[in-house]
Amino acid sequence: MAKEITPRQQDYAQWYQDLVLRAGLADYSAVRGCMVIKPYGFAIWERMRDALDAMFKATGHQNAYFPLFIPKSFFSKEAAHVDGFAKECAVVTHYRLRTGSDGQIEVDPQAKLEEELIVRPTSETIIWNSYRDWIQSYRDLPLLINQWANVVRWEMRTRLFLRTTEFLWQEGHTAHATADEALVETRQMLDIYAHFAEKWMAMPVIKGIKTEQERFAGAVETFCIEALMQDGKALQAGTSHFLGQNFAKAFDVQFANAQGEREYVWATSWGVSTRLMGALIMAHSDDEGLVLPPVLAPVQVVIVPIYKGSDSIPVLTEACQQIAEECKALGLRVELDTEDHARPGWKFAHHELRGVPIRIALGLRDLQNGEVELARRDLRTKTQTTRDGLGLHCKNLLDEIQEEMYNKALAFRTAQTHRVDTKEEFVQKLEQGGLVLAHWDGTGATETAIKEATKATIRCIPLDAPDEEGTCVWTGKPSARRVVFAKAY
RNA sequence: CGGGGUGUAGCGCAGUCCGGUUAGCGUACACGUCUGGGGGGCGUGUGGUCGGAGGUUCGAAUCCUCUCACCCCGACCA
Repeated sequence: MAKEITPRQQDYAQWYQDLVLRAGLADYSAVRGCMVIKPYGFAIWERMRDALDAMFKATGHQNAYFPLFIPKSFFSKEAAHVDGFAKECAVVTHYRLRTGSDGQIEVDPQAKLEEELIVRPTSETIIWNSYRDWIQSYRDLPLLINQWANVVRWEMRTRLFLRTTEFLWQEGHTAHATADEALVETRQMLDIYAHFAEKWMAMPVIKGIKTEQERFAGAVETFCIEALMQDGKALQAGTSHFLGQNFAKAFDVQFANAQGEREYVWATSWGVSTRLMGALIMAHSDDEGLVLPPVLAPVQVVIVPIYKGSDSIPVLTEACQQIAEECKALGLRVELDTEDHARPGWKFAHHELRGVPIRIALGLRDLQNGEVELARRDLRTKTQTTRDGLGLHCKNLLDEIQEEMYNKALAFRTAQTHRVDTKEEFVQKLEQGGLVLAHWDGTGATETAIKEATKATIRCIPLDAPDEEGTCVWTGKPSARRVVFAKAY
């Protein structure tokens, strides 16, 4: 087990990388840009997945699975969509290997595919090709489907969890009879993402609309949730798209309405990915390691006995087991660390690295006094706590930690959010990092100019942005409301 | 795709400039022992195609040529 993590202040990117590797969340693999998600990291992802999945089901969605491979011709059917993804697609051209004359394995040139297959970067096309057959009448609508899958986008530059060539995600694809209904769906899923981010991940997000430049390829409107990381950079944590009738027209998906007239259906798609893992890490963790919100932590309470001589082992182990049982009975996820080969100090550091919210240490002295030492990961505080009612105390404390982690993150964001009205201040605040609320004249040209000059982009036009007359911070032209600028991941 | 960096034990590194016994150090691992309230001490031990190929040489981790891989930074993106 490696010891040191690079401090955040010294090198934030290195800190992130150290943390992911040393906390055992993920590892590099033999394939460039592709990561191995290790058991502990996957346990966190599973908890995210299960929570989201339950919310999707509760709102009437069903899971299904569509192929990994997409015929190349499908891509060309929606022009904007092709443009958006063409540059990062992996393509399957052959289906067989053979042993060459030099004894080496090589691609069999005889086994060339008639039509090449694209490894899905997203599944709109293959799914809408099926929807054409599934939808005939308004009675078939709405069609509410989600899939959990892997996708591949051949990125130039990758970072563990934040951007990898292959990643895991869910993608919802729905079809509706009216534009209004599809828009309601788009907004509903955005709300679910925001709710998940705030209540499960303890990470405040801004709900907003993307500008035309930042919009999903093929969407009419892209909604998003944006979060602020500790280094002052923004991170898009989830997107929900209103696709209009773009894919219905591209794949000729029509339905008969109640009057017997044929209409194109209206579509949405929405997704979050393993990128959320990166967001979770960068929202809360510190120089000692991960800090996990209790509802997502695979282990919520870890119990460490402090042995003193071999005689103490059975008695302390038993006392710890009782605490573990008490916690389990209350539905807490608890781990009893009775490994004899590691010393307490090592265990403390180890569980802190992994972000376990509560640590209970119990030695002979505590046993005599009817106490335990209880440590909070988020604040790194230790308090002597009475043994009586310890399970319930932990349960309540976990709720408190969840709440306080959110409040802390919110306070950080508030402190790092600046309203600016002059160009000088705008540039200066963007340089410092954080979110900048400023007026924008609404043109792509200005957006591009700002990006080139400052490297910051418009993260979103917040849904709750009040109407406020002003002038564009860059051009001085009139503006109706403020938008969120930031440097982003 | 440009710029930079790194490949030597599971991990982190030294040695390379200036070629020379059996390639070291830390950590991890195994065993023993003393231990145990913040990443333990002592002892013993296991573990290496020095990224790969070719060349120079009496002799290559070290020099030369080619090559592969990965990481970081930038442009593109979730």
